[in-house]
Amino acid sequence: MEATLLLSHIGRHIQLDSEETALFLSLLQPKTLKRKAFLLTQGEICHAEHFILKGCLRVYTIDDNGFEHIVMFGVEEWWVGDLYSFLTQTPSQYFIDALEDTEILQISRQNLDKLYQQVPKFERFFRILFQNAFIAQQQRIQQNLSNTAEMRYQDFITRYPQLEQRLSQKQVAAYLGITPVFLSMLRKKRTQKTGKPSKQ
Amino acid sequence: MEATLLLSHIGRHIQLDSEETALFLSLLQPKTLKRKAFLLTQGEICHAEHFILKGCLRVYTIDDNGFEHIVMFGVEEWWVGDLYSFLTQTPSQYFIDALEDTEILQISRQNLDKLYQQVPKFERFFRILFQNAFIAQQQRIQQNLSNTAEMRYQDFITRYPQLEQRLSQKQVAAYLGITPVFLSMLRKKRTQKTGKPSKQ
DNA sequence: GATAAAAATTCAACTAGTTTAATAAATCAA
DNA sequence: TTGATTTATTAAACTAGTTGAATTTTTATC
Repeated sequence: MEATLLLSHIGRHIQLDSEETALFLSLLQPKTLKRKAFLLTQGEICHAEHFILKGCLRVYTIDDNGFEHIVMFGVEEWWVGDLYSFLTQTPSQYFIDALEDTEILQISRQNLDKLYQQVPKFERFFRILFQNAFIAQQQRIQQNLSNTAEMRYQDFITRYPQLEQRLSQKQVAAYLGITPVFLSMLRKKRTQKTGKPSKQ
Repeated sequence: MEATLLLSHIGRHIQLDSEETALFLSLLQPKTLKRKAFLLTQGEICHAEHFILKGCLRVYTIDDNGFEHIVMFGVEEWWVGDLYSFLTQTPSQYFIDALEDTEILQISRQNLDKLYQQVPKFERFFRILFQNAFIAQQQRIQQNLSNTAEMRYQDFITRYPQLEQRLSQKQVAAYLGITPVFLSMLRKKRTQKTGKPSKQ
């Protein structure tokens, strides 16, 4: 199992000795997903948190009219899952699937509990992780309240320029909360203004 | 200082002995705010996290056109603050003010750091707190993507029935991301349909 | 309790974003 | 490579939500 990326990610916030590292690694399970494979579907219970080593996932819902709404993307060094389902062991509202062939490391609910007990430093690690995720989400909420779709698109491509290259426009639209048709219009307008096509 | 509410709130997630309790209390500072008083204004650095003992606060931005957008409300047993400003010690984008006379307990950045060092159990406490806040925010994002204004209003009043009683419609509108005029139209429509006025 | 100020309502004109549908372009599977 | 499927584009009709402006109701203040 190639966990170097995860260990360096964790090392940014807490320091583990070799024994703690070994224990931690023993609690992880690797998994690979082919493009379009599902990690979780609506109605299932989410049994693990997933750290992405390579690839790209999306977390989304499908509403009553069949429209997809993307709640978050996950790329390398992100954690994804349905935290609510994971914690309460109730059926998830979300789908999670792979937009590219993807490699992850999973930690199950039981193993995470064990980890918190045996290496309390991980409480700190996840405290910081959730803290940062909370801040990022609050900014997204604030932007959704304040900005037009055009501004949100502009912000998205400046904030995640490399991510946009990996996504279809349909997916970007489902994340921004607009239709693909309207995103296409925004892009046309932008190209005409700046003379710069957004993708080549 | 009347900290019973805060101690019981914390006792829901971690158990403190009397020494730890004493230390924790020594790191807190009480504060009272008159209605309309500011706890934080845009451009200031947020120096503390605030636990609400009594009253109601709102966290909001004012956009370039002068419109207010409410990112969150805080009532009894909620923590409020600008976490990003607090952690990075940079100027805040947010205003926080009191919608009612309000009593809070504050913990400063330095004291919180000290608390984490001396009582690591608080890492766990705040890990759980941010985890829950993250889930709530993700649900809000998902709803904002999926639902019309009418559905969001319906959801707001069923989710926070007691809170709505304490707010003006203008504030509810600023939280939902719609104009007060449109909210008024939604309420009229609702009253006509259900025959039930939302407030008496 | 009178007066001023803020909040809520109503209506009509408007616009940001949607819908439908048809076509073109890109991606996928064999 | 081809045909099939998905994605992106364009245009026209449409609608959810906004804007502005006038009126009423509620709340605050002295």
